[in-house]
Amino acid sequence: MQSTREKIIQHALLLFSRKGYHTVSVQEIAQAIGIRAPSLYNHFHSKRAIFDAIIHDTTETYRQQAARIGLGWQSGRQDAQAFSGMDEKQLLTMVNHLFSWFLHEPTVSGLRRMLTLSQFEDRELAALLTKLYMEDPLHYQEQLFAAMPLAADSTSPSPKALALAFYAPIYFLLLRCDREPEYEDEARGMLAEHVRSFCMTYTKQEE
Amino acid sequence: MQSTREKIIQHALLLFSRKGYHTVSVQEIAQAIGIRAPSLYNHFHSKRAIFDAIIHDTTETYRQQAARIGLGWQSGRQDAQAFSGMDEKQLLTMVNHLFSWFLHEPTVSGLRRMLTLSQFEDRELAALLTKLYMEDPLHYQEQLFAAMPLAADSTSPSPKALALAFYAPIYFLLLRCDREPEYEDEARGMLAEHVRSFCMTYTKQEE
DNA sequence: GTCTATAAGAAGATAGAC
DNA sequence: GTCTATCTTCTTATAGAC
Repeated sequence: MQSTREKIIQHALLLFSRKGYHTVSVQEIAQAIGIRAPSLYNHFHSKRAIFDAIIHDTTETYRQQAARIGLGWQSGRQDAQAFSGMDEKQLLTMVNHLFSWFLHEPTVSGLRRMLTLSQFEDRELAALLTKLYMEDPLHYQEQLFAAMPLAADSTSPSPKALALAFYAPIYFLLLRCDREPEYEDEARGMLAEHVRSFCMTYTKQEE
Repeated sequence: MQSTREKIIQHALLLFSRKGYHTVSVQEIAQAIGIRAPSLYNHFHSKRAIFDAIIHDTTETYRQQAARIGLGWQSGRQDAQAFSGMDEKQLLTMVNHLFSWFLHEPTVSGLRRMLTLSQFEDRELAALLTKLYMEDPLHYQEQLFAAMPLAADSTSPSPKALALAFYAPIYFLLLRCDREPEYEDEARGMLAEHVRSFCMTYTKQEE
């Protein structure tokens, strides 16, 4: 059974991520879980405390899921061998899974959307958004490319540039789906084409 | 001399784009231009009307500037010849200009940030954000690549995939600079590396 | 076109009964 | 731990003098 505190966190995350912190009233949050507004204050001492708790809890959930999913952002080097043996189809499957997780997992998607709406008001939240959805994935992929054979020759792009070239289009399509859910089908198609052309461009010349 | 109406639009855009619509009070807007809150209602019949006027006016300004800057999003095909004669250095200069315009021009950057903060509340605004900062640039570049010689061979990526591969990293770096202005120097470096590796990858094999 | 005064409502938060 | 009643402050917006 879910505690009232957990219910508050869950519903407030959904509301904040859709309408923004200031647009959502405490009454609205209370209504969503079937209690009256003043009862919220038995669990949090202020509206802001709910927001802060969401940040704390969901960031933790994000990290745990990321680690479990195998996309432990820390282990890029160890994963490189597995990746270098991958063909295009396997890579696309992996990218599609990452995409689904980012886009549809309530916590991960809600956190990103909530941070998106607060990014210009608070430097810390801006930094968190950058870290979780830009730096960590980029750094992971940079390690991957650094350890893969194709990066060996000196005329080809650096692992950092490769990581950006690979991840930025994925993130780009994700952002668009965030605000236009019906675009997902087309985004999946472009995702496939992106992976295909990326593989063709950067793995063909292995001899 | 700037009219009061124009002053309101300008200052409200700045405030809305930094703090979000609901966080900014009409009193705050009035204060910024040196009048009292009720005086605003001589120029707009409601707070929302200010927001709507901003959207209308700045979208118009965006289009005019885009056309003047030569990045008329409509003329991709005509520009293709000019581009196919470009070397890496010229292309980078152009990309840097686009980047500066998107990032620093008050209207263009303010509009993007304001739309970013409202994108989940209003489908129309979401569509506008997608159109101005995703579809239009992508479509322009797609036309460019379609008309350039390098796209002729059938095994290489489609113009659409090329446009995404070229533009998404630029947009990615832009979004990061939006919320972390001190990142701009590093972003410029990555931008240069991106253009360099893109040119190397896709223009070398011309014979 | 700006001002002061003020209305009318909604917001976050507290007190105290149950 | 939830409720009703209430407080205080802030918000958008209007009325009417100058």
